[in-house]
Amino acid sequence: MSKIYVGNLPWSTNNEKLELAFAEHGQITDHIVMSDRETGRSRGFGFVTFASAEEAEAAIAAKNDFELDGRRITVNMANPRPQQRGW
DNA sequence: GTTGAGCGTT
Repeated sequence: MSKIYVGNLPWSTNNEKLELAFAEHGQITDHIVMSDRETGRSRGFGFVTFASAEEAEAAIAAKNDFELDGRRITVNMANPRPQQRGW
């Protein structure tokens, strides 16, 4: 399992579009676009988890600096979080 | 407009 960070997303990108954009590169086991919980507006970044590192790397190679809806998106391995539970 | 929400523990 390998998680990638997807940043610089257009506001128009939602969970569904994120999956559609990355499903072609491998088996996605999890995906989420982070949105501001109070405004409902996208924060402009999200995460996609692939079943294998090979697929994740393929997605990074294919989508990093890829123009989506007029924006060059950033794709790379996600930052490891300090703790698992987040609290 | 760039590295998580949500669960109240899994």
